[in-house]
Amino acid sequence: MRQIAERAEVSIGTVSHVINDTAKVREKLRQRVLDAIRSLGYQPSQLARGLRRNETNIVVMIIPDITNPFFPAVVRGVEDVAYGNSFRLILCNTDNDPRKEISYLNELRSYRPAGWLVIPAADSVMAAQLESAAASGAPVVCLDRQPPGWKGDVVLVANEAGAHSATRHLLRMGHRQLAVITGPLHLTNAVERLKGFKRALAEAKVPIEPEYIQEARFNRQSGYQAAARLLRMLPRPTAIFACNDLMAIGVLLAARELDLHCPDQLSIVGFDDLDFAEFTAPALTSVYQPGYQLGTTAARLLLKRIQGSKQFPQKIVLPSELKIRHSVASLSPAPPSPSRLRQREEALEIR
Amino acid sequence: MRQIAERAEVSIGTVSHVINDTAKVREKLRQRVLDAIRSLGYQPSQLARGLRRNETNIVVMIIPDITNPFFPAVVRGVEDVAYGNSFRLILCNTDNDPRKEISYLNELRSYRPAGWLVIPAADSVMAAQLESAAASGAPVVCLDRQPPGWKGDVVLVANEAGAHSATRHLLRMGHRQLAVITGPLHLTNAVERLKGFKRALAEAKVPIEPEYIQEARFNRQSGYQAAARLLRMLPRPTAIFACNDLMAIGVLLAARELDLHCPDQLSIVGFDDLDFAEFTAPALTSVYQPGYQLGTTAARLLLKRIQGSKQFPQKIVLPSELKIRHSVASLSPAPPSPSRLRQREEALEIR
DNA sequence: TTGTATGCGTTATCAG
DNA sequence: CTGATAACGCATACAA
Repeated sequence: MRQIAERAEVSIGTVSHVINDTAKVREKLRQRVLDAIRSLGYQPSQLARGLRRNETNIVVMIIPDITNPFFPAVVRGVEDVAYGNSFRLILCNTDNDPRKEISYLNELRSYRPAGWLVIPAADSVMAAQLESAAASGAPVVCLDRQPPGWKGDVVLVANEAGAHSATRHLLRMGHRQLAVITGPLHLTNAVERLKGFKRALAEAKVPIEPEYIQEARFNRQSGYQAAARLLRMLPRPTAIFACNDLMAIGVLLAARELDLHCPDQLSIVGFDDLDFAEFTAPALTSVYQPGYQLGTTAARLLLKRIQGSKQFPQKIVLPSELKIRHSVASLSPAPPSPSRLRQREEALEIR
Repeated sequence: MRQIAERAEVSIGTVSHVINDTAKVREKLRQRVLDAIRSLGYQPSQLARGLRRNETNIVVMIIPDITNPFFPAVVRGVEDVAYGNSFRLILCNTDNDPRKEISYLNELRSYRPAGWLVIPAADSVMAAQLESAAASGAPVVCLDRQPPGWKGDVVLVANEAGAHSATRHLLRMGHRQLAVITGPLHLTNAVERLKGFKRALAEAKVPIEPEYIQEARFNRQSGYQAAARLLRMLPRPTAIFACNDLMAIGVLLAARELDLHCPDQLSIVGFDDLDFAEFTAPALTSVYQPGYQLGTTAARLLLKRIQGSKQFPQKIVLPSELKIRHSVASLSPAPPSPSRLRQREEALEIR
């Protein structure tokens, strides 16, 4: 700054003023300063600026598992609106580890981020942690999961409704031995999906076998293990609702290993509708979640908060939607394997 | 810091000394300071520290497309080693847009990151930009692609060899009408893969049809379009080598729409071996790239540089490996559709 | 409208 | 070993 002040023959304060538009500066001086900035390729130090202003243009985003394609979609949405508003994203992967999450929350606070976007890894302790992060001044909005006790902004997907419609679909297709592989039940979205499943069953007056409810960890591996357990039970469930697509893939794998053909011998519904759901064998029936929109809406909400909105805490719920493909068979008659032609047409229509 | 200095009844300088271990401090005082730190829940301001030291514990990572599952795997590797060494990752998604990349490079410099990890989006201009980033003192290591002219550290995968073995596989299966869908040819990895393809053809003395070489953009959409072009040609290629899995999925889709059965009427090989390759219909034969290792090795190399290693610039090449599944058929006799049993066994063995 | 001076929270130098 | 004190680069209150 001193250099450009000298070059433009003004004071260092004036330079700051033209940069931040914080005082009226005579056009002539302004131009001289701007020219100097350009010719020296000057970039303001975000560190010094942040130190002085007590706030940076960083938005911290905390996600549980970057390896689950659902989250990158969300990140993409966030990044698009953040970048467009000249915020930079620092991305933290917690590996579903609450300790890592807390550590990020504490350490990154000292970078004075403008705001926080967090997909909580777990835990009811979380709410308190988030409170304290928020206490430092920067707004926090939660995505995808609502930690119990959290009273701030949150953007969710219609988990209960999505699970409900998935389960109803299974029931409509004649299934009565329904199993479910849930996510970790300390996560609200996992709980909500289970609720939707149970409600559909209750409405249809189909009894729920407690062993048919298996908890897993939202990844393929644990989904596989849960499915292996389920498929050993007698009577064997005729359909499994996996509460996310990664676990559904695990189910697919377990079924293959037991030589159970999907959908003829085992129907599967997933949740997320990841890009690849359309291309698995058989194409996976799954509940679509608008990941990208989840990201953009959360980011936009955060931006408003950063700009000082004192609106009452929001709870935004985005719709989910069942995408019917070929991993569910009708149970009653001999299941007619769909002709290749029909497969193709439906695949097209779904895109 | 002043607060804890008062509480521990030492000077502020001493506090700094115990925090940074930058001078021998009498054990008694040290304990008092440490206690004060704990009881006040003090976190040093990374901004002030960065400003003073002229360097932060941030590592900036620039990737082209977070939506392509290959990159999250790399990020995961980077994050693991960075976090373990108490560096924080700021992740930038360039959307394959060189301008966005340059903008990130310039702006983020003012955060004084400890180092840069970049998967270049494009462009020969890049090398110069990276130079200038490096000129600011922080080391840069390139991943996955080597921008022409870049003389610094780089960690790659054996692209040429991988493509070569994929193509040889196709030739061995009797294919002679081989088409390839390349990535953007301003990217070294795309060029290398094309080279491998051409070399295999040359070695087998199979002529190359220029129209059979289609350039796309490493995503599903463009892969689909390229495939649609190829499949309209006469004679129609009997096999397509898609230079990444997303494009291979696009090919699968295009084939479906034309009612071409894969692998009987069209063989496909991909590159990346993304998680889902095993679950597509048919399971995709693809060249495995060790994404996670790419990330960890690059991060480790960067850490060494940050710690001051003046070693000669490294070029590390990680091996790739062809994973044979079911998207390639033998051309010569009537292609026997593999029995379900065999499918299962191979799938198992591949895991 | 412009310039001066102070302090943001640290680290580092240097004198005691 | 410990404590003052001067930067680091910037924003801002206030004086001019």
